[in-house]
Amino acid sequence: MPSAEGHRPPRPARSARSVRRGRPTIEDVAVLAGVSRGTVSRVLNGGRNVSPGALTAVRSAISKTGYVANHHARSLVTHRSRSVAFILSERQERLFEDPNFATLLRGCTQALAEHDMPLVLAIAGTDEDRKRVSRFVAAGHVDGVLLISTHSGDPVVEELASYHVPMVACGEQPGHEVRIAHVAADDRGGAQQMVRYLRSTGRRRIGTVTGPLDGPGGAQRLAGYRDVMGDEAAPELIAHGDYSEASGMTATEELLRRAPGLDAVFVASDLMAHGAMRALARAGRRVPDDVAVGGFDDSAAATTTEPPLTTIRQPWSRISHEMIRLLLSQIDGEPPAAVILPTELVIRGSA
Amino acid sequence: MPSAEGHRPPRPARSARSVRRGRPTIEDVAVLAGVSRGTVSRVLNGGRNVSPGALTAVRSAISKTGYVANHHARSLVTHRSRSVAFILSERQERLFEDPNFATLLRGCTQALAEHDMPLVLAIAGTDEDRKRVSRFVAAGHVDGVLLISTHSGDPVVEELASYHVPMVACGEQPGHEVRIAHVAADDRGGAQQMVRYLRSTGRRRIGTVTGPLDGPGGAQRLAGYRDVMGDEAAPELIAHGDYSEASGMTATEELLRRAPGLDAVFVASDLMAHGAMRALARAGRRVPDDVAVGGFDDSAAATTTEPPLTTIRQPWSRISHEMIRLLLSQIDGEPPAAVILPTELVIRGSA
DNA sequence: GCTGATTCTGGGAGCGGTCCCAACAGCATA
DNA sequence: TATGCTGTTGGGACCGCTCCCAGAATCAGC
Repeated sequence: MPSAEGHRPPRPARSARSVRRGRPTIEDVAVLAGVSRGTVSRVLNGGRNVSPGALTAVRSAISKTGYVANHHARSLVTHRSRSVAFILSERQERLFEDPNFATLLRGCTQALAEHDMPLVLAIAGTDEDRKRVSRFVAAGHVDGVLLISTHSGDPVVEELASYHVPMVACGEQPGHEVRIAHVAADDRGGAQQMVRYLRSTGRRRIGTVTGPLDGPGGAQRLAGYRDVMGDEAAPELIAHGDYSEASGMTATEELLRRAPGLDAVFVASDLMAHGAMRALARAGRRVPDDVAVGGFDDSAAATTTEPPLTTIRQPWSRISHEMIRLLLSQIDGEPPAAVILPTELVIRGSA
Repeated sequence: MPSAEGHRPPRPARSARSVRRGRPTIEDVAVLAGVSRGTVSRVLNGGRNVSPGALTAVRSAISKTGYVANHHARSLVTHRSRSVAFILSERQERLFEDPNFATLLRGCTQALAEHDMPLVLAIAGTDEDRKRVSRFVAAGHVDGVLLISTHSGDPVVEELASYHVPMVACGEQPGHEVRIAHVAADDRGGAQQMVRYLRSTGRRRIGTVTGPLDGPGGAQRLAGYRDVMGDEAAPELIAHGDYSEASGMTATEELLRRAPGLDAVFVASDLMAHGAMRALARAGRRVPDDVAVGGFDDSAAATTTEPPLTTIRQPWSRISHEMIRLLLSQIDGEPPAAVILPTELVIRGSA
């Protein structure tokens, strides 16, 4: 081991740093304004306890030098990155094509931008991705996490929760030990809305095509259907899909086979409703005359069907804003919370 | 001014830092492994010139402590953030709904993930957004910028270019002083492909619905149409749209009015082609019997038309990978470059 | 044995900020 | 005049890394 006794050259004063090319630092601003780093820092952080003279001197020095604070230096000491990760725990590439997802992503980006915080997009599809994302969050890259996970029992949820990083999920996260803050549309209430509407138009043999029941949406929408149908929710009226158009078609064909007297279908997503209408057309049933069709999502697909789709609109824009609000409040030390937002019935031609 | 002569309490040795709670630092790992910070740092950065003994000691200390390097501390000294911004210069919210955009975003995220770099999403729609994004890039938050700008003369382009931050655009950026690295699909070649195919099936009165001509795609696709049509590209065969479904419909109606003998239309986007087919149906023309329709994009919309759309597929996945490749090479000091990728004709039922 | 060259290692100096404390001016109060 | 308080200021210490340099250890060749 080398001797601890070292020669100690006099440490040069901080202001004597050699003139560097490159971005101006807080020191450059301080020198130009004729004040100390501390004063510049005070101006940068709200300008409390700074004399008017110093304030204007610093401000003009900042604009003269084009100074922008170095984000990493600041984060190093504040332990805050002022950015948030949008984590997509989804193996299926399909999600990216989902217009609801697009709205959510856009809404979150914009809501964060209002707080001058950027959004970092991360995909945790494969196991390797998951490790990457874990490391990423662990490295202190972000102050909080927005979690978009559509299937239950997702390992990434537990993993991130173990870091105790502020986190808000989109939709309930069933099957997780940890209670996780979340924002969700009222899937169950929305389904009730739709089925109640179908009944109000005189339909009685109302079938349903569900989404995957291991996801929060799928189970809740089926529950809403059952709430309204009560005893009339016979097993032959319930068929399962996976949110894809093709599955909507095959499920509807199955429904028609099992319950030929069907006069309405509540389909748990617009994309599947697309498939359902195709199946109905193929079976020679007219929409809405013979069979009424109700969708869910109010996606772009809802207006391109013939007739256009009566559906349930989820408040995606509000959802994203609520997610951000919840996340920021958690970052500020508030406890996690859950928010459920109401849906809206959009009546078009199919029912 | 306070006296420069201050009492100087002895600076405590670095390793004598009080025991903190919180994430382990490189120092903690060093102490546990019985080596110095320098050695740990060497292990972290490739392990050159480290003895096997030290290497294993450090590695086990890392896994024992669960150490993850603090990203901000590292960036502060390396002047590298190891992340990239995906900047969306778009006022229209429509872009987010565009499946091509989704593919691009996903592709970029994944390609970056392979290099262990996160993608930061930023929207520069309004002027205020633009300032925000500028400040963001200026603060050294990212090493490079992926620019998605669909309209020419975008001020954000010049602004970012002035920072000399590595940048790669998606699509050519016409009307800019600065030569900007970019990756684009061969719009012109793709349009030629389609029109040539329409001619090969015997069509002669081929009209076109263009996109906005101030964007790179719109102009190039029209040019490709003209290349093949030559003198036959009469003015009455050319109508303009804005990539929306509605505009495709009205432009096609206009075309039918001006040139009733039309036997094919090359529509510069699938969404507009959707509208075109609706207009044709309304006018009583059968597709493809009376009028063939060729689209562009091979979007999800292309398979939901009846008949499904013959279209041009853009290599979005390759585009995103090329953008990342180009950007990373620029970050490593290579000069900017441009890449044009070939398109592919996808024959379905509409032509 | 003595040289050099080649690993390997420790630790000081800094990256560019924020935080904090002591110092000081200015003023009211005792 | 002595004392306290408040608003303002400078600058040292530090955040957790990487970089660099000097020095120790090892090894080859003479």
